[in-house]
Amino acid sequence: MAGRGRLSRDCIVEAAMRLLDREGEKAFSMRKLAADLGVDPMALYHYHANRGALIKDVLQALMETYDVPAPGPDWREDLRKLCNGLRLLARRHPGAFRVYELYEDWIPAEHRVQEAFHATLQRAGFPPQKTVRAVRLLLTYTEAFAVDEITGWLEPFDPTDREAFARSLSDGDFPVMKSLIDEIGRSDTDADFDFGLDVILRGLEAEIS
Amino acid sequence: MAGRGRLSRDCIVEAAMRLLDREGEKAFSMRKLAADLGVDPMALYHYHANRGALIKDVLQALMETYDVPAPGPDWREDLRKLCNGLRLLARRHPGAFRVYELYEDWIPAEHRVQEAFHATLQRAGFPPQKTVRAVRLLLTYTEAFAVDEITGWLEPFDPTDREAFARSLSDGDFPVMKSLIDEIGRSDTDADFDFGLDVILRGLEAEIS
DNA sequence: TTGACTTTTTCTACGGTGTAGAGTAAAAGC
DNA sequence: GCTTTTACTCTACACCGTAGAAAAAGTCAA
Repeated sequence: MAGRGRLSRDCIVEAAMRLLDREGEKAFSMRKLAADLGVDPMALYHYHANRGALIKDVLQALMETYDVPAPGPDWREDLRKLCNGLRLLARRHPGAFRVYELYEDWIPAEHRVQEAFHATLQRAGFPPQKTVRAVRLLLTYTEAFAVDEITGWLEPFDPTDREAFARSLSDGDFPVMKSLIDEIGRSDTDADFDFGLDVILRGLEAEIS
Repeated sequence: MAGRGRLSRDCIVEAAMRLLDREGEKAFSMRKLAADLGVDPMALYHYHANRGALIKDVLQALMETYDVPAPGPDWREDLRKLCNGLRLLARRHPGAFRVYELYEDWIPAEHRVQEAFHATLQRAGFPPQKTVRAVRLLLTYTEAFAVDEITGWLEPFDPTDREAFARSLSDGDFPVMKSLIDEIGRSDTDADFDFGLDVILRGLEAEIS
């Protein structure tokens, strides 16, 4: 466990992903990662120039685990698979996925995902501009939904939450939400996501028919 | 400029919002805020228990500046106004809006916005569950799009970016994106947003017809 | 005016962060 | 063996949020 040669780019990246997923992005730090690896913090800097470079490698590794589904006969079904693949990724690596969403630069491996989206829409017969716009729409929705999911935003209310929410509604004048409170508190994330995706797909169909 | 009584909850919140918008969330700190106000960092803690409480007040102030548009005869038009109001908010306070998106708790003032969305859909004739789901869809899309907008993700490529992007596409095998590169680089955020919103609205119409 | 009390602001200090730069130990090359 | 390169550690710095004590400034009663 001690001495030379126990570190490597890969094992650091893997440990970082685990730490990120286990404790969340806010709790991640170079020092904790080093502690997990039983190593001095500065040892990490032999493999990555700085925290940002390490994070980038983690995100690259994350996106490489996305496996692009094979295209089928129905482009709508293809898109559903592509989108749900992203949600799956988010659930498997919630910490890393959140960081991915905050990251303000290209991750090379994400091109794979985007290529699949663009190709699917192109095959479906969308013209160039609509292809690009539809991809943006689908990715925006799917990724934002996935973040809400892993953040716990979409968890059903437990009784305590429900009461707190009801109280905060009572402070103002929100009759509609008040009447919908049970519906707002309930939540079936798969069905909720599918609702939104179906709406979008139905709307998209009209663009090429 | 010195002495007692120069601070107040409001002036701290305003200064915090300015600092956030000017320098971005990453550069925000209690110490910089105190420096802006010409005051010892700890003075701020007389008005807010901690950084989190201050941020919450900033977000509350932010959401209070959203003015709910009056409902008109067409629910689709109402929704367009509601959504574009959020984009406007984001552009006016990019720093604060980003923090709002990251914030993992209810901001009382955001109920106002959500009430308006729910009410509009209810008026349009959506049943309870579809109302709630449609609101989630619209807010998810709009807020995520707004974040992309203020983050600069949607900026058109300048020549340097374009070349870097083209090069990163060449490293892998992305024929479709390569053929769409100009379309991807171009960007008219208003039109892009409207495309997505129209798709969603068209899809939603089918839910009540 | 003085003394007591309250409110507001400051000072000092602690444990956390990322990381620069020098130092050390182990492996590799000859 | 010795030298050079590589892998890792140590120390230190500037920044962060903030606890707790001190100090200053304002208020009010006597």
